[in-house]
Amino acid sequence: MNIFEEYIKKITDLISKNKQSLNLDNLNNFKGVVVESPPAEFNFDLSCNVGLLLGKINKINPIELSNRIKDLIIKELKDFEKVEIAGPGFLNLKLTKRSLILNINQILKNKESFGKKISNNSYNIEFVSANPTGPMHVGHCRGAIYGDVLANLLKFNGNKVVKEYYINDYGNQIKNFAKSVFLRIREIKYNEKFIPKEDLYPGEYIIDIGKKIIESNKNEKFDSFDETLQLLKTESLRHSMNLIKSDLKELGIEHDYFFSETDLIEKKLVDKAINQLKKNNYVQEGFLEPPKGETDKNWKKTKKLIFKSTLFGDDTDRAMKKSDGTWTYFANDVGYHMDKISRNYKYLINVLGADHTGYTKRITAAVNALSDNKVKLDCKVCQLVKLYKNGKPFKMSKRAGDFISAKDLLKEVNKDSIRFMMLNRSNDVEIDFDFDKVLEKSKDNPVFYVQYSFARISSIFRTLKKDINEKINLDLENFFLNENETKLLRKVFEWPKIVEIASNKYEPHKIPYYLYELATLFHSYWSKGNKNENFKFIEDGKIKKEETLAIIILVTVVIQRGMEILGVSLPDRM
RNA sequence: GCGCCCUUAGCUCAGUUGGAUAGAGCAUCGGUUUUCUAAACCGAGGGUCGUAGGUUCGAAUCCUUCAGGGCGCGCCA
Repeated sequence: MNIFEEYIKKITDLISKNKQSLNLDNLNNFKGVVVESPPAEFNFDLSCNVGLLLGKINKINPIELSNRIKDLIIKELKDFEKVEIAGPGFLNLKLTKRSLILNINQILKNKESFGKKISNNSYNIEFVSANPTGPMHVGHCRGAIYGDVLANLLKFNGNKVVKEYYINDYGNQIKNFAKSVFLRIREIKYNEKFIPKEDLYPGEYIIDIGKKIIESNKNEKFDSFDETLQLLKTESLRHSMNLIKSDLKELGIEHDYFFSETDLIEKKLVDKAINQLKKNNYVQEGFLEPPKGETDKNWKKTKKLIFKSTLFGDDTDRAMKKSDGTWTYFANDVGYHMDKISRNYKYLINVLGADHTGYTKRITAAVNALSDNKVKLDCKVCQLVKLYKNGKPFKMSKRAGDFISAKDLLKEVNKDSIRFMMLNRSNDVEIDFDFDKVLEKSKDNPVFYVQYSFARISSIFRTLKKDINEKINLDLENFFLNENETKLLRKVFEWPKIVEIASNKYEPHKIPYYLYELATLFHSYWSKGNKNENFKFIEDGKIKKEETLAIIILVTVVIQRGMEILGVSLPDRM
């Protein structure tokens, strides 16, 4: 149920039927024609640009054409009590009481599904995929929450969504991780001091992991690193994945599927993918140009196995095998994406951190090559979370072990505020995350503002001893909305469109912005009652007019749906 | 050198996929509470939408130039 779509259809159908009398040769399938909310100062419910667009392609003065359409609408459609031309040729439309009531009742009848745009596709969203060498830090939270809310949004619209996590449990970094744990174990057991070195992980959590491994392997002496490597790897991985999963859980996030890189190698999925690419000669022996960044004196031009990703829009071809014969990280990822493709998703989404920007083209190229351009992969890059502490920028680095973990953050700030804050910005821009400010539990936090509007509404229901499912009977004769109620209703009408755009463009940040605006309108209405008794909703324990209750219920419906999507709670008292 | 992202009010950012007089929050200044919850509301000031061109009825939005900031540019992961 989307009021804008409803009236686009009515208006364009009408124009199609009267194409000749309107003197229109070309309707161009009404491309670009929209119905939307006009700016508030015009005081209309809807506005339509059809006259502007059709005037242009039919060489008719847009105002003249709009006037003809206006006459037609007045004559044929009974939905509007007022139609006007404004500005360069917009049609502004005001709904009759009857249409307003119809639309309100429509939403009240379908509270749970209001705003859904059913699309029934299958999506795979890969997000977080933090290296399993330690707990999550603040920077990971952003992509985690973005991915989770995007999944909620797509599910809300009826799509099947799998939330996936790729565990990079293969390769050198895991070996270094295991080595760090080994050295910490030696430190604990034999008092050999741990000396931080470049490739080692210095973080304190390594000690905890070491202790746990000692505990569960009492007979092991840990004399030789090589001999205990396998044990250390699996145990350390298990512990650090548990750390990550518990962090995610505290943020309200649960993945559906964990995919292990080691599994990938063992099941030879990479070979399979590469062989398929070889069939089309997308993968061949060849030479690469020297890297363009800092000049590397050790670089030599050698023959190697390369993927011709430039055929699919990448900037340069990519190596698939290292000189020791093992696959590159990228080759593994190609294998992984082959597996995703074989699981029959229509859309793949990878949520990445800003430091992986340069990676998006090659993996998108690989998916196109593997699926013959049938599967669409979108890489969404979340820009940096810039951390400030004591006014100074805080550099986050796992290697340095000097990072603020998600757990540290969660200790101080509740998950609702973190989720709302991380989403209250487009993923394309950096977030300044002032740690001290967040610790202050600042009143300025927009999440409180939205929650508070709901708490106020809840208090109305309490006073009235009613709830959101109260049966509403709107009487056509006496139907009247005051200015505030009209504004709120028009805002409510926009909700389906916000959901649609947010999910089509993968821009969940539109939801918190919208909810904030809706809350503003409600707070404004509420406060009028403080100045003027006439604007109070309730008199002698009863609602003054049924319309007010209807509007309040609509606002509640939207706030609830919105906060469900965001994964933020809605206390009914604050 | 190349790629991606950003540049809008003093600060932090929105801007409905080309529309109407460019909007919020914070900060500043001034007001509102015998209350259905003041964690709120109302008002004021504040703009050459980085620059220079182009596309058209119409540009913050699309194309090109240049400038500034961020991230990245391996047989690492």
